[in-house]
Amino acid sequence: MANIQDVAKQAGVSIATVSRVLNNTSKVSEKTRYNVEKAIRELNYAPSMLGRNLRNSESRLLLVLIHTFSNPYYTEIINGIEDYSIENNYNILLCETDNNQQREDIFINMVRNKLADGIISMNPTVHVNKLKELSKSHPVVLCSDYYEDTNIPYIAIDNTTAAYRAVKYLINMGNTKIGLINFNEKLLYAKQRRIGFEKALNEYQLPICHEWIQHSDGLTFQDGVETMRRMLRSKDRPTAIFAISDTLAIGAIKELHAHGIKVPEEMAIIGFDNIAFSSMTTPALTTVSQPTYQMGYRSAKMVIDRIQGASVDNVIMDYELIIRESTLG
Amino acid sequence: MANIQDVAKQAGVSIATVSRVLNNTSKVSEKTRYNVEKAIRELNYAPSMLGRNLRNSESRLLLVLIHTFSNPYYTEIINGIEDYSIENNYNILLCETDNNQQREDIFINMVRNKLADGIISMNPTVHVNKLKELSKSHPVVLCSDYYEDTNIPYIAIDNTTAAYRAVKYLINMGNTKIGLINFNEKLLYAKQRRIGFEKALNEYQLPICHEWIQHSDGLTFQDGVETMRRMLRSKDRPTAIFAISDTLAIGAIKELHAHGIKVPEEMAIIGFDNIAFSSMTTPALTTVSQPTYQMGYRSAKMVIDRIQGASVDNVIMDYELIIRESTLG
DNA sequence: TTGAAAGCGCTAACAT
DNA sequence: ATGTTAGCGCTTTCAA
Repeated sequence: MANIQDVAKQAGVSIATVSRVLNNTSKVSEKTRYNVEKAIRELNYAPSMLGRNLRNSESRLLLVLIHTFSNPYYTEIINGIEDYSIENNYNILLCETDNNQQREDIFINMVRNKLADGIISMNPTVHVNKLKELSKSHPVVLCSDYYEDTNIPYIAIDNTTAAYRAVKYLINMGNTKIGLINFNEKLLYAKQRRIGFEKALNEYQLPICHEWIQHSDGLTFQDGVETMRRMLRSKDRPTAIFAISDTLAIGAIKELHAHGIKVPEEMAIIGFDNIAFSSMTTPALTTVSQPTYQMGYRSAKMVIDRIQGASVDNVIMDYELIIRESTLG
Repeated sequence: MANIQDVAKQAGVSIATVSRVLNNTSKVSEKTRYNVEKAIRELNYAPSMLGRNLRNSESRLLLVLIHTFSNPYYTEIINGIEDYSIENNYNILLCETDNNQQREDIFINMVRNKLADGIISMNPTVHVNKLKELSKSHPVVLCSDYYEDTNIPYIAIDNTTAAYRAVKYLINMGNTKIGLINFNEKLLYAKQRRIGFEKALNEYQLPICHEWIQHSDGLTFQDGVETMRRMLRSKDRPTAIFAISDTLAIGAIKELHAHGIKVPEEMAIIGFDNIAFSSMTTPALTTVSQPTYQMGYRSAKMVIDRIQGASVDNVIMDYELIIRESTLG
């Protein structure tokens, strides 16, 4: 592959001049420019980003940490991140950590190694201390899940209130026996949504039955199936369920169908996230929609701002309750 | 951020020695190694990949071209690519092209620019000539969709036979009026699956009714809904449908439900891809499963082999018919 | 076992 | 308007 030297020689100019026409950085005569461009074409030359980035000490690469691609919740966030990044001449490196500490370390080190300029983490299980440490010297932003008591900037919704509203809606629909399908509360959003759930029940002086609060081991459809299976073991059965994520809610509906239990007639279900599938289930799923694309877009803006030395503030976004068939009993 | 010079100075050695302990590349005395490692720790040093890569003229980055993250078909392929890559010390850059030629160009140029060492393309709409051109000088591999008459190595399944088998299964279940939900045939796999479909019908001397062959504009759930809506306009209705992808099949089922048409009793449906969601629908979807993880894993092996100068052969993988409820009428 | 020095491909300050 | 040159951070000969 030709390099800048080859082009310079072929065009009969210095490498500085080639660099100038490449970057349009100062005046070059029409004739010289023409010659250089001709040489570039003839040699099929493309400038090495490695050389350029080393010289400029930037990589224009953003790391996006994510637990797994399999969760469709992330799809639109990533689209948002990608759009803002491309608009600003950055590329993104999607890093799936699989909850694997070693992988997390690799990716975190890529920033220290100058292979990436900043990190957007959507990976709640990441080793928090390492990220906090990194954040002191490098741009880091948290998207959609965050940690309390760190100084890492984040963008998220008010999970507590969103859950509170969702459950309140179930109550207003006439439900008094309401269950919760939750996930591990080491995730802040899980904890917050549980608090919102309890707040609504307390406000209406409804009982919080422990058999109706089930914790899932994961966030796949199958986890939803299994969690609902456990829930159905209790003698008495709730008439409505708030599931902390759409994938769990959809799995839960599948299991209810398997038991011949009608949704929403016998049990109403509300999910969280408004993933693409959620409108395709039968019945279509009522859910809480987060502005995922915007969250991605703005989180990309946040890291890039930080890369460029600006300071950024935390952002709380709005959410929306999307009412579909699964609660219209 | 400290660099190799700082470490050398702090440890009282030359930068060459620091590089040696970093890469374990030749003998270093116990004492020197200790001093260097101490300095590294004290300075919180991490080697710059930019410098290293420039020097080694490699980036250890793989580009994965994909039309959109939104299609869950890709999830497991990406997991496979990622696993093999990480095992072999490569990272992957997921590039969403959105059918945007400009974006495709950017990504293709990244390889020419030495920012990436190779490309795995799963993006059927990519500008074929550019990719073919690139493939002459750089490692490129096609995964799951490919082009005829190019010399770019690929890994895929035998789409024609897979479709043939799927439709034959519908026939054996007693269906004689079979429809097709297809996608744009500029995609080779769409064409191949249509050919397989026709082959089965011809073999059993069943009619190919043009009103029962509908082409979708896209591959989202909503596209499936709309395509089925069009299909239902015909006076006579097929008793079974072969849909070229699960997302389309699932959208189609949704539309059938909306019309009160029972699946599979009144219409059987078979999809293609076995995406995670396909077992969660009601009824669960019968589909053709591709070994997506393996396809990803092996395509990563193929590019990396090419990067290392080996020549690689095309690979045809096996598929499997997964029978679920949507055809058990 | 270690160090000096060249060079990977590029940009930018300085000189002309 | 163009050329010369230093240097980004690293690896790897070659010498000692």
